[in-house]
Amino acid sequence: MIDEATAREKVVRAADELFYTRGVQAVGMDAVRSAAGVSLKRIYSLFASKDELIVAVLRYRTEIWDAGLAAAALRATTARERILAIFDFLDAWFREPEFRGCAFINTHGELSASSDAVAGAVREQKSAFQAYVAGLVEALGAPPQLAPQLAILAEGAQTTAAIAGVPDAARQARVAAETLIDAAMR
Amino acid sequence: MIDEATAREKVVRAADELFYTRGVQAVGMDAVRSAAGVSLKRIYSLFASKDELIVAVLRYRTEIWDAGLAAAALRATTARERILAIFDFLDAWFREPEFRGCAFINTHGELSASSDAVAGAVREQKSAFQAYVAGLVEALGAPPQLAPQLAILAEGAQTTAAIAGVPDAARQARVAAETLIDAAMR
DNA sequence: TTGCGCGGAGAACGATCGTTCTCTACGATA
DNA sequence: TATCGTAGAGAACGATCGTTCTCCGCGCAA
Repeated sequence: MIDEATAREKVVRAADELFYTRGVQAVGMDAVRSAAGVSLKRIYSLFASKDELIVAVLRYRTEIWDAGLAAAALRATTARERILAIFDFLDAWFREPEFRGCAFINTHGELSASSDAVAGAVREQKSAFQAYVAGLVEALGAPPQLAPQLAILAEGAQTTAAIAGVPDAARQARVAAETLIDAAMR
Repeated sequence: MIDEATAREKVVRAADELFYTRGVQAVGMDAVRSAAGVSLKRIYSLFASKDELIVAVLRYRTEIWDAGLAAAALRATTARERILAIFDFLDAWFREPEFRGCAFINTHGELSASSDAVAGAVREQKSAFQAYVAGLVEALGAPPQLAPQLAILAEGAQTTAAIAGVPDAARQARVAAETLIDAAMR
């Protein structure tokens, strides 16, 4: 038998991919079981309910997002470049064939009305992103009100790219971000 | 018996409110029937399926959105003010207690993977908004690439306000829009 | 070797969904 | 007035969902 941590990871990874591709409510627990290769009984011994699994998936996505953002920032040398790296990161993501929008925004639209736990997990991730941007803005020495403006650009790029189905929004948001940064530093 | 147009409107209005408040998939056709006071048989004679009703609700929302935007623009005298009126319109909307984010974004996150018709209706509305902004930018005499930047700000403000649960994003996006406009006109 | 406990597979359960069907009542027409 | 068509109310249907339960087989202790 596989150990608990491995089973947990298999379930979360499988659920993440299914939820992201088809939507959360469209995926039954049977489909998660088949994709993960872990029995329903085991799944329910690891997660008390589907809601709890959804929250675990969102936390897993948060880790991936954070790691991707950090990797993109590593390639930058200045604070300004680290901010713009966010939009390069988005650009690369939007071009992936599997891109279907921000999983947090999608899940929020789907379940925030019916699950406080899910809404809370999404809010947490977005608030962490806001804090990340605020840190970069502070390192740049720009006024703090620049940070939410840049975060709004990033959010808007994600929904625009998802709905329009083209990656242009990343580049457009990047240009806007440069303009906002320059104006804030003047 | 009430005439067809009236029945249609009652169903669409009731469905719109229910879908927006609780999410589309969380609302059964029975609930629509009860809220609208129109029998299931009648509903299915007006709409071939729930999917078709969803699309009708999205078109109804589009009309409301367009009318609200037009009313906000009426209060402005210059092209620049008409653009900024978008964000004032968002601000007032975000402060409504019933605000639960953009219905188009929410519905897209919920159903775009399972219904092409729904995804198409959402894409149509967003594309119309982009065209509206592009028209204002052209009237302003600013370079056309300003338009998608402003649209991204508006989209980002909507998701940010919905998830964070506070209306600040409208004001922040408005300030950013002013900066972008000024930079584009220089 | 013989019990025993635990995990896997998936059947079963109760609820709910979208959609259709049945039955009844009423209003218009000849 | 008698008859027919139609609409309303809601039961019914088949599918599917989240969750639990049953049964079977395998690995380990004495």
